[in-house]
Amino acid sequence: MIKDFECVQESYARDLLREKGLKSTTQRLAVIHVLHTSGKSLSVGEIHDGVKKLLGVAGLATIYRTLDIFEDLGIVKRLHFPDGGHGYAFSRGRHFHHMVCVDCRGVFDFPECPVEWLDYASAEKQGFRVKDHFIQLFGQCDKCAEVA
Amino acid sequence: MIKDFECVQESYARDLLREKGLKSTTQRLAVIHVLHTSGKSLSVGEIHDGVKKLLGVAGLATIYRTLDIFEDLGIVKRLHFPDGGHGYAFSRGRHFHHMVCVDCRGVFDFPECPVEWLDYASAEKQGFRVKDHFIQLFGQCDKCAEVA
DNA sequence: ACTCTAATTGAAAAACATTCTCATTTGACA
DNA sequence: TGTCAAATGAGAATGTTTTTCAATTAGAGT
Repeated sequence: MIKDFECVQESYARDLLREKGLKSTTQRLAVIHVLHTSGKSLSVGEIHDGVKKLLGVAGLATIYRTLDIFEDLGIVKRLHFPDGGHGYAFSRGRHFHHMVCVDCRGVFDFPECPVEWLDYASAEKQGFRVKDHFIQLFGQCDKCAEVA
Repeated sequence: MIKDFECVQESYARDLLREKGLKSTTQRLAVIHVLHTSGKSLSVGEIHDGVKKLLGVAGLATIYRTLDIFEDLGIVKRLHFPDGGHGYAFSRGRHFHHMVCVDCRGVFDFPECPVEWLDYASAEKQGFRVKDHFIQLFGQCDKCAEVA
């Protein structure tokens, strides 16, 4: 590999990739770098632009392939917005939920998981076995609240 | 309007449309009919096929336009699947959460809202004001569990 | 029922998003 | 350093959603 973005997140990504027998390529580390330093949710196009700025060139297909891999690894989360769009954000691990600012698309960790507190009585009454869940909170971060 | 699918859901949709000054067209009622009778989450293509079967012809653009309207009205929900795909399902009202069977994409109501029980201390500590949320549970329904 | 009008529609084009193919390059390991 | 499978970039192909616009239709008022 040519470049090293030398921060904790990148070496974390490197470890996860190695565990799965995947290569730590410049492009993959650049995607992590872009996502992590932005602190917010980015569209595929924005990630592509960020990686191009970092590396000069980058194929869009590689960005898609990389995001898929990192989503499987749990290091990147796909978030959905009320307007129907979606984006990707760096995530500290598989079981983290996120709050998204609807104005700036900033992403914040939400450490509690209300679903874990839940008993699934009403689910089981319908014969349903819950195996996973997806939660996302929407709102406004303090910076965007000030401006408004 | 030409056709009437004469069931509770369609007259509910009719009322909501009238409230907003929108017309109760054959196509719109057909979308509700298809979604409601299927009892599961359908892709845009499946809804399009269902409406065509009912009406003979139907423009795809109309399906998209109709789903947007009903999503705004809260009568239809867009659901996201772990594989990255998405679909639409009939929803009894704005604040209902859903369980989705990952095998058959069947949709079941989940009446409790764990997020409502939550105090937002950890959100507020980060200066974040929660305004809305999205929850979806994944699992297996009893029919799919039997087969497997 | 009949007319009027703005809202809605279908069809095709346009715009946008994602995946695939394949020749070339690169990271990891010896 | 050399080797080789894995990964990449470029562009084609495919898939999805939105836009445009002339024709049609629902609904309100006769």
